[in-house]
Amino acid sequence: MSLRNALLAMLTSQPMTGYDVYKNFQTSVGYVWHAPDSQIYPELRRMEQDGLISGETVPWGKRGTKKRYSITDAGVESFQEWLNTPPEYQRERDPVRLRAAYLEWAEPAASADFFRAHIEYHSARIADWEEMIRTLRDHSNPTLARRIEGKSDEEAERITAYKVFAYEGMIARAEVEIAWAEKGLELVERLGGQS
Amino acid sequence: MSLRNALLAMLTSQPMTGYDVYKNFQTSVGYVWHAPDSQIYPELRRMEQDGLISGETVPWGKRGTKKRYSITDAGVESFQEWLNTPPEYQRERDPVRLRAAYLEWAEPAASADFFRAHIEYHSARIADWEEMIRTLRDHSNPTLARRIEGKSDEEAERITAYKVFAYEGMIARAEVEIAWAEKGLELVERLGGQS
DNA sequence: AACAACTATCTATCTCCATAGATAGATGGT
DNA sequence: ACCATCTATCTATGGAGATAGATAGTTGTT
Repeated sequence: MSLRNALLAMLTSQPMTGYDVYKNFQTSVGYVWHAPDSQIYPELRRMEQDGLISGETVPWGKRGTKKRYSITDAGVESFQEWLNTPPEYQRERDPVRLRAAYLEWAEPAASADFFRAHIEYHSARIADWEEMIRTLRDHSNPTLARRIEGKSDEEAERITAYKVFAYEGMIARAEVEIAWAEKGLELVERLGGQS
Repeated sequence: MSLRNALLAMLTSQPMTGYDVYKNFQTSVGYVWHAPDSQIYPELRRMEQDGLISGETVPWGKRGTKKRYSITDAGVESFQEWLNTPPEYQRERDPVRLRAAYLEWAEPAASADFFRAHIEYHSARIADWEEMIRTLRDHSNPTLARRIEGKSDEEAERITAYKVFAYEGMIARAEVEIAWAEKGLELVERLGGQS
């Protein structure tokens, strides 16, 4: 059900077409939640049927059309209900830790590559999120700009703060992953792999 | 494909029935990788068909039987190949961060509950993993005991070290989650929710 | 006028996983 | 002898997501 709420979250800032949403999921919001277009379009249709959003067909160029969705009151209510409901946690399922637990079966060189890839991946994510935080802080982020338009400074600050805080959480976790992987590199060097 | 490799990992310690695996997934290994029995039994059958494991029917009580699977050479090879292959990362999809980013829409009390639940959840996991590390370190963990049986002290130490290291990684990440949620509680107190 | 690149949307297939529920024998205690 | 509980395995359904590919109109560039 998170996809549905991610879509509602986006539509609280402004009406959007499925394509707009798809683009946002590839960039900005995609750094927290990703979805392919083949999941987005059908879900938007279902949400319209459920009355959470309403779509209007608007012209695009000469012959083309596109469908723009706006969140309804029922949609806002549903979104808030989700936010006010305690979260459910999935069982643990961590492929990286699973591998790490059995590195005595791996080749030391491959193990080292594995940890280096881990560091690289998370470093790249940190760079993405830091850039995101920068555009939130200076309000150059277009989605945020539309969201805080007409709001008081105090309210704008609050809206921004929660988003920055979410990304800071992602960064903090990624930093721990990097530190762990660096310890992993030392461990591999000390212990080696199969013997 | 991680389920398959989690099963292979378990079977490198000793032959097991589907039920044995299921039980382990609920406790020890389940703290890193979880799977329900309805996923385990069919997967074991498929793995047998693929020649990664071989099953033999053994008696159980007077009339009952059970099927015990042993990993084959092909299975070990496949498992090692997985370990030696660079990991693939899923796109980010973090329901907790998604919610956090939009807490300006939530009620402050619900937001605080949300962060407290987050802290509680991860504290419980840390307790599980610390207990796990304890049983690994003192070799009272039965699966580990069977795994290092007959191995040299040096090799036993290496096998243990990787497992401890994996759980330490889980703990480190959970600790960051808790620290983040505590910052979240402060933020909610300072900023509040909907206005 | 041709063509690449982008906007906009849709369908199909497949794997993974969650959830629920069914069956049947075994074991241990009252 | 009865009953609860555990061991052992299986099937069915449905949602979520990955991947691939199809269609069609638009815009900008040689």
